[in-house]
Amino acid sequence: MSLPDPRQLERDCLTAWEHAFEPNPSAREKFYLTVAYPYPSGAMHVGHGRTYIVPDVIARFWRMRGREVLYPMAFHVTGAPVIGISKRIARGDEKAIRLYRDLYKVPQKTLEQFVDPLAIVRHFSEEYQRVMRACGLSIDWRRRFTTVDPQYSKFIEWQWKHLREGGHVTKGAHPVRYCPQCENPVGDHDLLEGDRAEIQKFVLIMFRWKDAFIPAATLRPETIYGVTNLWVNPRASYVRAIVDGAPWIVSREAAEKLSLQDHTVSIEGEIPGSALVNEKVSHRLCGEVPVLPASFVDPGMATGMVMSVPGHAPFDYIALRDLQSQGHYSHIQPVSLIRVPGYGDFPAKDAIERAGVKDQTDPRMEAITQEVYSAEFSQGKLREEFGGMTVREARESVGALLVARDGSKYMYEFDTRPVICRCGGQVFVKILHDQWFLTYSDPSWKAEVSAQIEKMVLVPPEVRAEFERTVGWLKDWACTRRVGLGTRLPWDPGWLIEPLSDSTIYMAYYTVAHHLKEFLPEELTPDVFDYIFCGQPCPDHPRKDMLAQMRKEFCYWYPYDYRFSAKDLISNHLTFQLFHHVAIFPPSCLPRGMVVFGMGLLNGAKMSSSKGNVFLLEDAVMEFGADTVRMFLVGSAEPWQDFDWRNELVQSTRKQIERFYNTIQESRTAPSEVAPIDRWLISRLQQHIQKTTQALEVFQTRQALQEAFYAIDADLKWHRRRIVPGTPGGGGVRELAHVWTRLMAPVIPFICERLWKEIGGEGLVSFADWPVPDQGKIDLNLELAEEMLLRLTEDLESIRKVIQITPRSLTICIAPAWKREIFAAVAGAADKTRVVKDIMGEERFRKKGKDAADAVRQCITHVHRLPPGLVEGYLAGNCDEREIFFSAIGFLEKEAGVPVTITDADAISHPRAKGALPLKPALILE
RNA sequence: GCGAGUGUGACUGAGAGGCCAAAAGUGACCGACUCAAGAUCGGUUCUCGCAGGAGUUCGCAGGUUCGAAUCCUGCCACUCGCACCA
Repeated sequence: MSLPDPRQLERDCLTAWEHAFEPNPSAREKFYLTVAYPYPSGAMHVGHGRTYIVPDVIARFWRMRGREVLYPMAFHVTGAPVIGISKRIARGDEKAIRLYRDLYKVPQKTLEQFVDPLAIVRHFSEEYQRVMRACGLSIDWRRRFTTVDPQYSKFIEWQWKHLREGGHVTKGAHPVRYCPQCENPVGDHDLLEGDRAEIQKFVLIMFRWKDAFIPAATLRPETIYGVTNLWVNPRASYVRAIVDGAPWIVSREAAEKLSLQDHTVSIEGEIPGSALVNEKVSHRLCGEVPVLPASFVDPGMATGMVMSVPGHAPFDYIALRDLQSQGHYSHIQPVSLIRVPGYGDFPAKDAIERAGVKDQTDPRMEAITQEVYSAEFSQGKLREEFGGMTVREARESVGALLVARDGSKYMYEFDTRPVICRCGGQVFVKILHDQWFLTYSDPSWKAEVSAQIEKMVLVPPEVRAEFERTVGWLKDWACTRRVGLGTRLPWDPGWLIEPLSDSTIYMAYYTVAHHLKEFLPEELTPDVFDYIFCGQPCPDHPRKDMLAQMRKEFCYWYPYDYRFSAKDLISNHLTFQLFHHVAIFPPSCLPRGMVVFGMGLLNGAKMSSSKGNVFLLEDAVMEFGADTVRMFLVGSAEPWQDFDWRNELVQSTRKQIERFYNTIQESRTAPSEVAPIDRWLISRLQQHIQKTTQALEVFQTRQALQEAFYAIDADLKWHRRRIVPGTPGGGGVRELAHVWTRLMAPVIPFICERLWKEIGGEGLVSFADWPVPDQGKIDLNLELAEEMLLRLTEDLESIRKVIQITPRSLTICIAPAWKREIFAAVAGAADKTRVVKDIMGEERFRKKGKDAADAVRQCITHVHRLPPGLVEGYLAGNCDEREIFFSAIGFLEKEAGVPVTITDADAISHPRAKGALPLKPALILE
């Protein structure tokens, strides 16, 4: 028997389910789960499939447990990517076209429409919905929306009004990576090189030179007091430029950079670096110092001029020493400025001498600089004459002082270079103005989020640390963009709200999304949302009843119970949405839990559309069937683990479903007699029900499947083996079939829907009652008895494997009573090291002599190797070996293939009989 | 580099101090059925053993313990995140 035609089966189910999963508030308890909605810019692959199928299994499970389950879906179309895609397609970019035409299988006609970015998201959101349906996802599609729907925009405007009123939005300047050629900020993925470069904030210290300023760039403004000279690269080219009205001397590169960072710059003339050597410059805080030449000065770094603090900066120290060793500048002495434990007056000197550095070209200089820098920053203190502050404090305050009193400016620069844009041009730091920020750095906002995280269920628990760390680490988030799709900032419509910032509380929107569609956007004023989501007084509105209805529905569903998402979103989306929730909703509506997913691999390699290493979900469903895809995806790894899609494993999953189908089908014609082995099957089943339930309650889909499928399957195998032809029994599978179909329904709903009908189940299995273990059907003694028989057959097998004779008979020798006493003594002994002495101390055992001593020793290892339950059951007198073996003698003879005799070990004189132990009879094959 | 996590037999992956040579699944091999193949069913799958046993394994190296895949320390490898990007 093979599976019914999958196309027909899937069609039937999809018809039956069409409107089945459209929950409304009811008297039942609710269960609301949401998944991060997709950005439909490409086709779904099996990795996406798991992201939505795992929650569906959970949804179906809770639905069967009687909850009103809400599993909604929408599409996130905000942002710039589709704009880039459509541009690339419009301009005939071969790579983009190949991706869409060949990999995503977009028909040529549709592809032509992709010059409109909205056409892309329209096409793929249709495709997503179609494929999600085909996968059997129990989604309430009435609530579907996209993030550019006008009603949704109204909702976002309302959200942002609140954020702003709550003081969570500020405006400011913001340094970004910027490509002057593209005239655009560049993100990580736009970089050819330098993606690890970070933006550092330098302080420019304005030294006076003749009528001009020489701005020396430093990350350590507090060391101004220890400056002995400046460094200039004599081979670099410098310019005199009017910066914000004052003449500055900086490297040529620096002049260009400054113009991107809020300065007006006009270059007046060139000055070779060498012309600055030996010039005198001065500053209020360090007096007059000379400019000296140094090759390590990089004209491409900041201003191309640096100040020299030889006492504390290894580069400065060694450069000075190099000059002095040639007999120059011997009057310059380092200034001791900072005390650090483990170093003398001049940490830079100590570090260099310890390392035995020869000159400034030594490759270890970077590391030594880092060492001194960290030591001074973390443990250093300024000397008393400079105020005695810690370096950490001084850096802040001296920097601020220099800016306030001495005309210092800030300048941004990358810590590593070069940074190259995809267009090939060099990337600079530019200061963007009028940028809006979400103030995630706000300590009181952070505190609220941390408090919320503490109350939440996080799955798996290991991610808690990462959430906590993310909250601590988040800085202000630039939340507006100039280009892309999305909602305009209500009070500053030149800006669009950026995608990670307009997708934080839409879980609330779902609760009433289907009703909101009935409203004109302009009807959805902020006070309407205030009423629905925050319980503010109901505004005067022509459709007050409807508003009241929505308020009721929101209150029923919210807060959501679980949010599901892949682990890469912890450090942004998942944490952001908590920030927004605590900012907007009352405590009763704050999220309860999150489940974080692992990533997907395809044949061991990372799945990646750009590398073409993807398997499309729709192809998978067509090839293997939706049930198979589902069962594989939830069964191959737990949700938070990475999973690996391998066709051969998927193929075998399909066979397992077939076996399941056949077993259930065959159960319909099973005999109706019920033998002890049937009671055993049903007894075991109760535990599988319990374990499956427990696993699903904590999202362990793989574990659940191990119990619900493989463990039951293994029991059935034993059950089949135990049935001796010609004897009554076998009816257990009938009862099992009813339970099994329901246990499997969340995972493979299509086939279970069909089977449920065929075995006479009421209604849809999707809404059938989840099985509940019946304690009355559990018979532990029966289970112990079967365990003993199983052990006996295993022993028998291993003996047969090593002997070479063909046996004619099997004798089973049961251990005598005195061995049972020893066994009990060993099992009950608290101190395992003394048990031999204790037992042999007893007269009745001692007179058995060596036999007893051997038995004790054997029992010690034996007891340890037995499952505790079996030992306990045996000691409680719940299994009589003789009775068990006698009643199964037909089975034992079938297994052994020879006549079986059961006897007491001390009733026969065969030497092997002596080896009999409790729960391990001696077997004699001869 | 920083932060979080993971390393188990051919592979996927359970196990979290004595039930452990280590579940389950896959693959491979051997049988049964079949003219045959496939499917299905049964068995084997670290090494040695003509009696149910013994030996060596759980990233590497040490340590704690009567006893370690499991606990501790160090190292190595891999995965994810490190922001204006979904």
